[in-house]
Parts: sequence; structure tokens; C-alpha cells
Amino acid sequence: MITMRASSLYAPTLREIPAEAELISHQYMLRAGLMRKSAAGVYSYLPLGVRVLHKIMAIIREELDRAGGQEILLPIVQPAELWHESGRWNDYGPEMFRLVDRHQRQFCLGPTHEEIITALVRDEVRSYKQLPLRLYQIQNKYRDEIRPRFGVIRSREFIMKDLYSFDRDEAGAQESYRAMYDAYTRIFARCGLKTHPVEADTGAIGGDQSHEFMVLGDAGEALIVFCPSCGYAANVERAECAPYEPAVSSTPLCAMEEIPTPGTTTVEELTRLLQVEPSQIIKTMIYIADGQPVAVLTSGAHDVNEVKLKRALMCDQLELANHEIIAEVTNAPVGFAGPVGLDVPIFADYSVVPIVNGISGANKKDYHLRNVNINRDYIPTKILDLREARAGEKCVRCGKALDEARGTEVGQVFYLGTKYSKPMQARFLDQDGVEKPFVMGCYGIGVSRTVAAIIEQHHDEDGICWPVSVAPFSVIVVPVSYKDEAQRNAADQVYYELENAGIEVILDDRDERPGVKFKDADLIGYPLRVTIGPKHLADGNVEIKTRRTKEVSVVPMADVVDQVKALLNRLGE
RNA sequence: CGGGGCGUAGCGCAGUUUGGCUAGCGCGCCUGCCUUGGGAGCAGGAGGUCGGAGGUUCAAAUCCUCUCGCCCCGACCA
Repeated sequence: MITMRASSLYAPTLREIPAEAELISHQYMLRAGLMRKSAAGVYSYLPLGVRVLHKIMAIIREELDRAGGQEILLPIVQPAELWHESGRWNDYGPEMFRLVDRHQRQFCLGPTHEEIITALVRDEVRSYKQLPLRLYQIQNKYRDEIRPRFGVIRSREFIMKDLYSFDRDEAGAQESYRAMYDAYTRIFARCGLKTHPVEADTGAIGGDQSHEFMVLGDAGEALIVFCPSCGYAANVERAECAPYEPAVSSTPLCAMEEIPTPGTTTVEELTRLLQVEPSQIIKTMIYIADGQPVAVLTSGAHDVNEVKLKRALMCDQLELANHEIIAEVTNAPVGFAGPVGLDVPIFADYSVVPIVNGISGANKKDYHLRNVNINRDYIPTKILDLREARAGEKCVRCGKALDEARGTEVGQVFYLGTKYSKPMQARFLDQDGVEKPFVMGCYGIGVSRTVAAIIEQHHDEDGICWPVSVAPFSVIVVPVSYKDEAQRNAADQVYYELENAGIEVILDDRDERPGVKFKDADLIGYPLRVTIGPKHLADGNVEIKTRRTKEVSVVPMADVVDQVKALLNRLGE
């Protein structure tokens, strides 16, 4: 019995590119019939898409189970109380889908599951003898993204694998972190993905150590910097910048003076007007940190890294000041702020330290100051690393120049410590009789996003070129004309033999012209295609084409299974 | 949230400026013939509340008001 026939497979392929898709992975996922959009950032998966998802999930399960993981399944609908306990009901903001039940009780659709699992473990685990615990699930998650885009890469409903580790102490937690880091490396490699682990910020999840697994590519929405020399790599949100030495130049400090700069409100305009380098400009940004205004200085060649700033200020809420507040603080409209004479705390990035006789706003409409010097004309409250690292920045490890790249995050590992266990009072009794909070970690993989990332890395102008490990089927058998009795018999036989050999195979029995079947096979991206046609069948031969390399070999029917196995093995390496 | 664009058949689009008759085209779909090694050909056919509501008008896909949805860019680096 032939169970997999293209004639009955629900895989509607599209000849034309859907107007809404700009990313290649998005286009192919729609065109190859893997999925369809249901709403902005919400997708339905069709059989081929589901098969790929299942392949990825199977790899994840194998590797996590091997790393001591146990699978569970947590609820999507979560009560607000738990989120109040951790304080994140307010922290999470508008990204959280919230709902109210008929009794006016508040719930959310889980954007992540730290709260619910911490509560679960808190209520059940009493003794150190039950630790360590590594629990994971593969579950839908919900984040009401400000702007869903790139298909499944930034969607509002997505499938995520998340694992939470509970250890009795920091050493144990570090071991869990290491185990997950290694498991992730294997998982992505098995999916055919080239990933780069980079140091990352911990964002809304919290904690104090994190790595992201990035897939490099221009489609990525994250910017990372890396050192080609020593291997240091980090998300720019996180990347440390080296301090600058104070200038030891013989340039005498000149007298500060006001210069008219009507309508010149940006660094770019200023450099043009005054014919100076951006690095000579002291850029002054006004922020509101927990309601209090602060000034932040960087050189004109740099941007403020708000993640670093937030950490430096130890504040909960941080945002750029609006025009009214800027006018109040600087006595000038936006574009003319400077550190001289400011009456708010001044946080300076290292990059302003070497600026001698610099340019800054004059806190006066249409005027800037020249010959501004640190410690003479203004004194920063603090000088520290507040800028965003970019290409060319010195590596903090080895001093060589950093390079930068764009990437998509497919996985992230967090060392959480006691960030959730403490406030949620999740404790166990240790060997010494003392009650202690669990030391936790959490580890996510964007499963649906991984599908897109794989396509981004494995495609050509004809369609997807699946790695064997995640292909919806390994082989498609394509008779040129299934109506022809000899071809039909041969195709059926090849199908049976492959299926009996344990190979995932599908038969294209559709009454289509060969060109249509070839195009679809290329678009969907089966790793191997066995073509059965009059050209070679008379000699008892069939054709095997490798999707990725386009290589074709003609083999006797009797050798098909062996040849296919050999080719799949080689492709899988 | 701000700006821009788009909503007409399953997909891709024209028609809207300047209102007018049975609303078109390509692909796909159905029937038949024919064809079968890279998205064939011929003939016939099905499929549309022109996103929705209200208004103007003898007459609205087209003009006006409101509304919903989708896409893109931006979200303030002074």
C-alpha cells in the first residue's frame, strides 16, 4: 500500500511570490505549502511544515533527554497572580497578551513560563535529594509584538522549546548551563544550522549570564560584534567597550566660546557646518530614569546603549526625555543640549574622555560651544561604559578591532540564579538542614523560527534545499508519466523498496506534466529525487538527482535503495 | 505610537485620477480533447457582497465620512 502520494498530500504550492513576503524563507514557506498566514504574526502549519517541525522537535528531544532533560507540558493560559508574585505582570508591558475570564479574573497567554514552572516545582520539590531537575516543554508562546514581520521569524504566536533547570547551588547551576550550551550546539548542528554563540543581555528574563545562538545573515534583526582575532562575540546590547585613555596630547586647552549654529541639531549637520570629526563632538542625551532626568554623554561617533545605561543607573524605567522635559532641563529645544552648566546628573561614556577642545550644545537655541573640556568645563557624575559597540571598536579581550554582523537568534541560554525562586519563595531543604532558594537557569529554542533560519541557510533560486535531518521526506519518486504502465510499475516498486528500507519517501503520482512535478519537487526541496522515465527505464535504470548539488546519477533499479542510502548518508555528514 | 502604501476571483494584478452599460487580465481550478524529461496546447466552464458600514448621485470598485484588516518604513542618538 502506497501511503504517501503527492496526489493526496495537502501541500498547495504557489507559482507566484505572495506580495506580503519579502524574506526568502517567508516566501518559500508559503510557496512550498508549509504554512499559511491566519492573522498578522499568526500562522497555520500544513502537513509539510508540520513534518519539518516534528523533525526539529525530535532532534531537540533526543539531545535534551541525553542532557538530563525530562519533558513536561505547561499551560498556555496562566493566572495573573503568579506574574504578580514575580513582579513581571507590570514589567512585561504591552507585549503580553492579557485576557479576562467570565468571572473577571485576569490571565495572560504565556510569553514564557518561568513563573508557572517555578510555582510547580516550589509546590512539589522539598529536598536537595530531588535535585538537579531539568524540565522542558515544547509549547506555543505568545508575544504581542509591536510589529510582527519576516513571517515566522518575528511572529506573535510561535513554538518554543523551553527548559528550566533547578539546582541546589551555583556550581550545579553552572553545570546545567554548560550542559544546555553543549546540547544547543549539537541540536543546531544536527539541524544543519551554522550558529554562533554570542554573549547576550538578559532582557526581560533577567539573570546575570546569557548566551544567544545566532544564525548570521542580513535577514537578522540583531546586531552582533565579534573579534576575528580571539573569538570574542557578543550582542551589541551586551558587548563591552574598552575605556579610553585620557588624551596625552600637547594641544593646549583653549578658552571655551559660544558659536552660532542656527538650526544645526544633529551630529551630522554639525560636522558638516564646523568641519570636524564626529569623535570631537560631545553628544548629550537627556533620559528619564524612573522619573528623574539624567544627561548621558557619548562622543558624536557613538550611540548610547540603553541596556548598559539602565544597568548603570539601576533603574526600572528608562526612556528618552520628551521635548518638554528637554526644554526644561536644557533651556533649549532638542538639538542644543550640552554638559556645561547642566543641573542634572551626568553619566559620561568613556568615549568623551579623550576629547580635547570638543564641541557640545550650549543649552541655548541655535548655539553650540567649542573648546569644551572635561573636568574643566563640566564634571561627569560618573564615567563608564555606556556606548554601543560597533565594528572597529577595540576588543576588550585582546585589543584587536571588532567586526560586526547581523543575525537571527534561534536559541538563548540564561543563568537565572535566584531571580525567580527568591521572590516566589521556591525553596528546598539542603543537606545542612537550611532552607535555600533554587538556583535556576532557563533555556529557549525558537522552534518555528528555526525552520525559517534553516531555509535562509539552505535554499537556491528554485526553492528549499533541506538538510536530510529535517527534510519533510528524504526522497521523492517522480515518474515522468504515471499513466504509463511500465513507469507506474517501476515507480511503485521503487517506492516500496525505499519505504521498506526505512527511508521516508513520497510518490508523485499526480497526472501532471513532468515540468510541473520537477518544479514542485525543487521548490519543496526533497534532498533526493528518483526520476523514472522512458529515457532510462528501457535499460532498467532510473535517475537519482541530488537537490542541493543538482548532481544526477543513472543507476539500475536494483541498486536504488543502496544508492539512495549512500547519498543520504553523504548528505547527512 | 507616527508616517507611507495596499485591500477588486485561490494567487499576482489592471480598472479608481475624469462616476455610466453584462467588472477585466495572467496564473491556478473544473470538463473534454491532445500532450508527457523542466510550470505545454486547443475548446468549453465555474468562481467576485470590488474589505465593511454609512452618505452623495438618476447611477459608485470609482466621490465623501467612518471603520476593519494587511504590508513597509520610522519610533525621536540632539
